[in-house]
Amino acid sequence: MALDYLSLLNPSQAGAVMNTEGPCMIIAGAGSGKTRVLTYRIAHLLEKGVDPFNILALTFTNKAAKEMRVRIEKVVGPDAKNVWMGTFHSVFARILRSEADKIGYPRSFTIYDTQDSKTLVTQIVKELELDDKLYKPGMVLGRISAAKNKLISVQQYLNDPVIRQDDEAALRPKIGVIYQQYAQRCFKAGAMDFDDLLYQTNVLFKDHVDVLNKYQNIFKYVMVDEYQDTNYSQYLITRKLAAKDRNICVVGDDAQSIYAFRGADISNILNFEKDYPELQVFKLEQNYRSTKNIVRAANSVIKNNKAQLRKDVFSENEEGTLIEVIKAASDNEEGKLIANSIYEDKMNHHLSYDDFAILYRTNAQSRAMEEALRKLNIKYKIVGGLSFYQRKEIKDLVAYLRMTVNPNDEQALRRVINYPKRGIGDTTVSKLINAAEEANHTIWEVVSNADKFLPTRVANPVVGFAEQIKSYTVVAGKEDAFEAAKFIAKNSGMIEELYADKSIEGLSRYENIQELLNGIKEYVDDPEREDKSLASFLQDIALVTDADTKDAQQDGEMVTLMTIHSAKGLEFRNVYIVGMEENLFPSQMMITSRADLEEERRLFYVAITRAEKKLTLSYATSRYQWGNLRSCEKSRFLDEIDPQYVDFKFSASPGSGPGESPFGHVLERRSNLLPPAPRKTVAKGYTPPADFQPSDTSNLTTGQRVEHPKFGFGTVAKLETQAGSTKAIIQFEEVGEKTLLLSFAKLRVL
DNA sequence: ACTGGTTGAATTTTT
DNA sequence: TTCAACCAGT
Repeated sequence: MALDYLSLLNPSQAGAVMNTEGPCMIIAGAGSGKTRVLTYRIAHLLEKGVDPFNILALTFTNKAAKEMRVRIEKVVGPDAKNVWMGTFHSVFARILRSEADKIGYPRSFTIYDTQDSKTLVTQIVKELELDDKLYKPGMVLGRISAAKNKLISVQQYLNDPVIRQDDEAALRPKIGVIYQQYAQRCFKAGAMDFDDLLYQTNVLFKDHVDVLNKYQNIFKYVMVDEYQDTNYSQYLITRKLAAKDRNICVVGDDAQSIYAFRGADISNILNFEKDYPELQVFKLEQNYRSTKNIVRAANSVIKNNKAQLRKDVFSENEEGTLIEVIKAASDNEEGKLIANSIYEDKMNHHLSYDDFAILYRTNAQSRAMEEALRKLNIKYKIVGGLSFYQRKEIKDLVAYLRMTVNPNDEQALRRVINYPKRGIGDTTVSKLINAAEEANHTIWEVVSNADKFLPTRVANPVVGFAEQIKSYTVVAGKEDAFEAAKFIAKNSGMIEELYADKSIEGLSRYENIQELLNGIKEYVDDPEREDKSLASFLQDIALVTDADTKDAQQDGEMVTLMTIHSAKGLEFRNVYIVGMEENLFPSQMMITSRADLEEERRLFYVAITRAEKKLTLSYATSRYQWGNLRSCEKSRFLDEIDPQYVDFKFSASPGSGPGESPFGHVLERRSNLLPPAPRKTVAKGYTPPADFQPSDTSNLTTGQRVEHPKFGFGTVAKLETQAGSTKAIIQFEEVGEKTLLLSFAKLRVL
């Protein structure tokens, strides 16, 4: 089959497709047919006779990988199955699984999810007797993760004076020690976290040149999608793999870089040319997805960013309708208005619910939308969010499975050692851990020989538990994943325990276990599956977070709900971006530095450019947060869109508070229960003096008395500087303790 | 060792 | 609102 690329592609697209040899960079604006180019490029390689096994295509999400595989299959047929295609994490997990022993890990290594990692950090902080207020697991883990993504080893971390200074300035000098403990404990448990999958791959390639050579010879053609989102660790892996044949092709758009928080480094794209001077560059600037209005509006937004490559994205599509802005009085009303709008649009334009997507900044916002959609009987699906595998009962059973495959898995052990109850309490577990620590054994070695470490009475149940796990390992060695899991679920007593619970939640927990078993059955029954072992199954699910496993079974048209991050790479006819409010989007955490704000703006750009025909933005003037009503301001991003592309029809009275909106009645249900919100943050008896003038607070010190226009008088209790911004914790007379960012708080020093 | 109740803290975003 | 950590009582 000879494809006529020139009739299928525009000149720059065709160029990117035909130039398969040597390094190549494709700068692809939003909606410019990037996936199309990648698909045809792979098709072209196959057509030229390249073995599919010699092609590696890396993406960021499972969804993107799957999508590309389907599209290539349409063009070239079943050969597509043999192309190495997947996320960075899944591809290198697969490679590590066959090479792990070379770097001292078992081939059956466990993959720790974020929760496992957090728990482990919490435990280490406790064991080192550090202040858990100071060493919050998320924060510590962020630091460790950043280090790993820059390939900074424990030793380097401990020895680097700059890092030491940073940590000391942040009053967290022990992070290096935690990192050390953390790495050691993971290693002893035969576990890798998400960052390790890349970090250890780098270690493998660095220390074992023969292994690197092997993969260099396998991957003769390397392609990387969303290159702007790669971190240093990923960059180095691709560079090493491509070092031999130099057939590397990266696709990216600096305007869509939204993962800096995860260590992504734009300079990978900007410096690409330095690594490959013979580089060919193709720019895809025509947007085929969206109307002129949408593309121009998006351009007007991204223009506000300083750091960006020059690029001129344009559309030859119809003008299209204006962007609609909806103002609501509350998050619930916002949901209601959006649901109504979707219903009407569907009816008026004969659309399918599949044409609609609701995008939000944080997962927490989905609830209001879900409620509203349910009330109108509109079917919807949520992408991402808490996945099936994060439910308690699922994690419990999975923990048993993990231990079966890798008994050293400490986090799995702690999860199930006393579930279902078998009389092993916290004290006993602590003793076991200490014993392991002292004798330099793994936890499992201590647990399986508990009688040597503990008095018989407490040791008995522990030994029983160990025997149980050993018998599971035997079963798993003989049976496939499904038979093994079924046996374990029954034998462990989990099934019994859950079946006994007749409450509604208990029932659904029981059903979830059944569903997991069904899932394993399906996995095992897949005729193309070669490895049907429990270990292989576990590896697979550790990297699946998307609800995309469920896509197939869900039938009928439905509206899609997801975060903007997960929407990247997707497109919908009609898109709703909800929660356009200050402190929500842009997020509160992102408004203190220019770089963060620019990332947030790129995120907005990504959101806008998901829409093909119609874009609707909405915001609420008040929103429930942690159970009480907070008032909100509309997002600065709304004002950054060139007004000629916007229709503000629902937004007539700017600045009106909750209650004044024409939709105020919607609030009634709640506000009857809650007296018209005496705003908690406002001090009772305090009105700021008319002549209030904030003073310069750069020299503020602890103990000083200050005045705040809202909170009144108070005393500075503590000052904290981190990442360049200073927080002051101030004890106010009227409203108690508040934490304020000095760069924003209006304070008068007395 | 387990239970139940209370308190306090937390929400970015993903592999 | 929700969830985990802590505490006192059994």
